[in-house]
Amino acid sequence: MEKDLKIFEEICHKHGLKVTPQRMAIYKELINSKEHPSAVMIHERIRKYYPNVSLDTVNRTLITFSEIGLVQIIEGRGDPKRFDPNLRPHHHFRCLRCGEIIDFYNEEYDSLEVPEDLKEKFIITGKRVNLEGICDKCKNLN
Amino acid sequence: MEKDLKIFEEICHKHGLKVTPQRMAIYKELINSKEHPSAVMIHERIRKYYPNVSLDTVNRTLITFSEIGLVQIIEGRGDPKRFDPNLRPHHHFRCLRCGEIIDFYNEEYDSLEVPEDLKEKFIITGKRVNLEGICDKCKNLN
DNA sequence: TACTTATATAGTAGTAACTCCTACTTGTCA
DNA sequence: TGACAAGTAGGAGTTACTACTATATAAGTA
Repeated sequence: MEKDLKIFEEICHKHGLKVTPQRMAIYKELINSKEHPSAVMIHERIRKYYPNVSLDTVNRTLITFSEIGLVQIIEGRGDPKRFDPNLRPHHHFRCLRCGEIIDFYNEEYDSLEVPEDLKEKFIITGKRVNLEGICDKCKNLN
Repeated sequence: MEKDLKIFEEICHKHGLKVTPQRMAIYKELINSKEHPSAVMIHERIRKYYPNVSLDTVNRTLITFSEIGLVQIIEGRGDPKRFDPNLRPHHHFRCLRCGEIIDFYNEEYDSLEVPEDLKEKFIITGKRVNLEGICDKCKNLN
């Protein structure tokens, strides 16, 4: 945890960002959350410690973090943005019924090659396999 | 085109949906659009022919269409929902700068196997590879 | 072809999730 | 330590739905 915060400070400095208490708090909440929180979720948790952090700050900060690679914005379907602090390469399964997004790991997927023609035409910075369907909990509901 | 509309009517009947002029118009706009329109885009185009179709109807209709498999909702990032009338198996590249979503085809990606453990635990209904980065237009801008 | 009824629709109001703006505050570097 | 660029709070504004209700209509039935 201490080490994480050291790394966080380094990354901020590297990108010319100031290390503020708000950013620290948001980052801590991110690495402590096992799911994929939205800005509102982070905001609610932080308010317990810093009662007057605004939602706007949380939103801006999360987007800033995504720009410097500290988190990723998950591909959703027009719902609120969800942020993913898991930086290990991984893939997503999304439940169409409850909306939950579940991380999974798969080496075959990780090692997928980007087609040559796309590599030449675009700059590719991210690659992920998305599966969708019904999760185990929802499957057993009816 | 005539044929498409016949098929459309059949699918509606099969799912117990009424064939209304609004639905017809929305479907026609969908199959005529090469990009991935949002509800607002469809609404604007339709208003030229049916000036008093409400946006709510367009939204509901598009979601209904996605439920019966006529279109797919694209995984986005909290922006407006985008609909994909392309039913051939394909994958997406998303430009992080301009937000455009570009279809591409790749047989290796199509034939990816779903890992056994996931297959057992969940019901998998969809599979897609998402790439992201900077598109050719944005790359040449600065 | 007229009737019936479950669906679908338009229009209005309401809500969620940002996003912008302005005045104030605070890290950072010289 | 002081100047200034960068960051923040709070409120107002915007976008994209989403819910509600009265009216209209597709499609089966007599």
